Amino acid sequence: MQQTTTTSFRKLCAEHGIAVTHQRQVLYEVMHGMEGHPSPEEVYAKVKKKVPAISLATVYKNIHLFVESGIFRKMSMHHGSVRVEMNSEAHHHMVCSRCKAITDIGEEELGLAPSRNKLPGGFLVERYSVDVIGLCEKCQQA
Amino acid sequence: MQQTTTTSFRKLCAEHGIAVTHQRQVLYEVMHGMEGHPSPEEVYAKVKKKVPAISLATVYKNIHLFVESGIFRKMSMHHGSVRVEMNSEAHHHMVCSRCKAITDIGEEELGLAPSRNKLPGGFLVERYSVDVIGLCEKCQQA
DNA sequence: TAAAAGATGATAAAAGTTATCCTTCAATAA
DNA sequence: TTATTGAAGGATAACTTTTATCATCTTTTA
Repeated sequence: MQQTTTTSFRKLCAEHGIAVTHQRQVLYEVMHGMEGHPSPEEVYAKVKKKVPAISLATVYKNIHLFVESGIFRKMSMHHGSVRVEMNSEAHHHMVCSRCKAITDIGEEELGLAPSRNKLPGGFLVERYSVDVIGLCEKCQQA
Repeated sequence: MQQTTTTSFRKLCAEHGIAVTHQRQVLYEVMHGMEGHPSPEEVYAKVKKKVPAISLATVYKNIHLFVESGIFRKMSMHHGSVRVEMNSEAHHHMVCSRCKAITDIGEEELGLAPSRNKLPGGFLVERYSVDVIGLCEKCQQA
C-alpha cells in the first residue's frame, strides 16, 4: 500500500519533472486527502503532524510548485488584494491565464445560460460570477 | 456640474444611511471614474492627489463601507489566502453570500451551457470558473 | 560515489489589512 | 445657528499572509 503510493508519487514527479522529496510526498498525500479548499496554514498544520520539522516556507513553495506543475489547480485567480467592481452592469470576467489581465464581458456577450435557481442542497441562486479562463489575444501570439 | 455630483452623492448616502464626508465623496468619485478593478493602494494613490491628507485606513474603511452598503460590489469572494482545488473533476462553486461556505458543484449539476470558445477581443476560452453566489439552506432559514 | 543542482528550514522582510486611539467633523435638535 | 453627541478621519502599531534570503542538507546524474 505504502509502496504503491510512493511509486505513484515518484511517477507523478517524473512526469512533471520535479524532484521527489519526503516533505513533498507527505504534503501531496495530505492535500490529496483533504476536503474542500484548505488554506496553506491548514495544510501546514496537518503536514506537521507527520513531518514535525517541516517549515511553513516549504509548504508554500510546494503548493506553488504543485500548482505550476499542474498537479493541483488554484481555486481562484483572485487572491491578492481586495478588488471592487465599478462596472454596475451584469457582467463577468475574462482572465488571461498567462498575463492575468482581467477584462469585463457582458452577460449576453458571454452567451451563458443559467438555468435553475435552486441547486443541490437547497442552495438558492442569487447570481453567477463567471471567470472565463483562457488566453488574451496578445498571449496567444506570444 | 459639481453641484449635481454633490447632490447625487448626498442622495446616495441618504439612501444607504451613511454620513456624507468630503473624503467619502472624493473616494466615491475617484473609484467611479476608474477603469477595471483597482486595488485599495491604487485607489489610495489617486485619491491622495485630491485629498493629500487622506489616510490609507480611511480608504480601506470606506471601500468596505461601500461594499457593505451595496454601493459597490466585491469582485470576488476569494481574496484571502491561496486556496487550492483537490477535486479534479470539472466543477464549480456555490458560495454562500452570508456564511461564505463554499461547496463544489459538478458542471452538469450546475446546468450551465458554455457556448462559444472565442470571445470579444479574440480571447480564447480554456475553461470556465463559475461561482454561484446565493444562500445555502441554513442561511435561508435564518 | 562525488559533484552539481536543487530542496529544506529558520527567519527576516514585504505586502496587505485591520485595530487602536486620539482628534476632528457631521448630523441633529434646541 | 450653535451646542452636543456620535460617527469619521488620521497616524500608526499590530497582525496576517506571503515571499525572499541564505546556510545547510538531500537528490539527481554523471
